[in-house]
Amino acid sequence: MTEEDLTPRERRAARTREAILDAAREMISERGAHGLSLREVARRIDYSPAGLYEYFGNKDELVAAVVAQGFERFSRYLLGVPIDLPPRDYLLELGMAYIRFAVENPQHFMLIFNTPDLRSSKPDDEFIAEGTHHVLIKGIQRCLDAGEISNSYQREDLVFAAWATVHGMSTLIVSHLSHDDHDWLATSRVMLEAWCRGLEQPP
Amino acid sequence: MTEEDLTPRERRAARTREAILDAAREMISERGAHGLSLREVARRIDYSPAGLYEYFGNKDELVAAVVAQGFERFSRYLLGVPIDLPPRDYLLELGMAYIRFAVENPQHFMLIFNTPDLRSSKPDDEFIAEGTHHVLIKGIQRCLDAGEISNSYQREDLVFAAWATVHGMSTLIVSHLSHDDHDWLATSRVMLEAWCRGLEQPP
DNA sequence: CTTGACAACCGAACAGTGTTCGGATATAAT
DNA sequence: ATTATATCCGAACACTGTTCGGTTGTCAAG
Repeated sequence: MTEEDLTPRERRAARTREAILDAAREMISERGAHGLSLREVARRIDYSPAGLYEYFGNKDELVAAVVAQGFERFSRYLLGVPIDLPPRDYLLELGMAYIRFAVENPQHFMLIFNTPDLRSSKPDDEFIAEGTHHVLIKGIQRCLDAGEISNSYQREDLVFAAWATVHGMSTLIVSHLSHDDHDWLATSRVMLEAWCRGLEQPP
Repeated sequence: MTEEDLTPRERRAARTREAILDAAREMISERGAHGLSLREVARRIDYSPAGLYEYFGNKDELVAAVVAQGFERFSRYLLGVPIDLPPRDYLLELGMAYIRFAVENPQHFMLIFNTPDLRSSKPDDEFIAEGTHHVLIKGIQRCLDAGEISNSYQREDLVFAAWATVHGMSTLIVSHLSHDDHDWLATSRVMLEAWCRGLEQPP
């Protein structure tokens, strides 16, 4: 697919495209998603505002592209969890990776999950999203198979609750408790362990 | 405090102030927080753009005011939970009220919790925020006192986890699963019950 | 009732934004 | 060397938030 037989033209285009994305990402990191300005991006990379429109149809497409980049980074956190861990440890580390991404990339995290038009509709992004979702489903399923979570719960409900819990912890930490010097990562781990343990026995 | 002995002048001012807030809230509901335009607000209530600045110092103060209104509405959901319920039921219904607010006021919910500068710094808002926070703390404490949650957990950790869970469920439902016809409120209730039950026994 | 103080409001302007379009320039293929 | 096309820009358009000076209207004191 992604062969390296690119013409010099295409290589240049890819590079300036990356430069635009870099400038946009940096600008979002320092001024928030709201403070992104196409004209300022153009200024930083010595382009004219109109020039950017060769690479991105409009502003929304640009932020969608950096959202996609951030989401890919996010998926690498999740996919980096060793698959050979015991089921419950795997699920726990999956959640911790989720939260760790948020803590280590707060701007990216907020951008990804607070951008209202997440319907990127690009099949590529949809694929990555499905991938991360599937990782979670498989983590739950493994716990169910191993009997470490009671099978009296519906798998979809468990996925929902697990996702909600780690997402909520992440959101709270980065956007409400960021001025707190408490080690919320440790607290998250403790409470996630409790969550898993509590689901071991049937209702 | 809020005596009704207002001069006609003040009464008019309060009314137009409310008109501005109404128009802004409606506009946010239909075009999102990003699509709020002071000029459009002025247009809708037959004012000049400059006229609004008699009532709000700038755009941020206006959205802060509608955020404050939304947060007050939110706190009414939480404070409306009957205090005479058994400890665990009370905590559960508190969480359900949280989620119900999100489901029934998705725009308000997203606006409140996605607006980055939530540091409203107005003592009044801070008071309401403290109020809702305190309701949760008391709900947890009651469960601890009644032995329905093992006291081997730290109260602050429990507050964090409970808050995170219901907040995450709310966020997921309104901004990622809204196009789903599944009854996520029922699922939330089931999984919150499981969460409470799981914390009954010590680790 | 008149006068003065002040609140309420507006018109016009300024600086900034996203976006479009016609034209200029560079690059590559013929 | 000549096309064709990919890049890029200047200028304009329609917006936006915000400020400022001036014009009203309102209310209380003389």
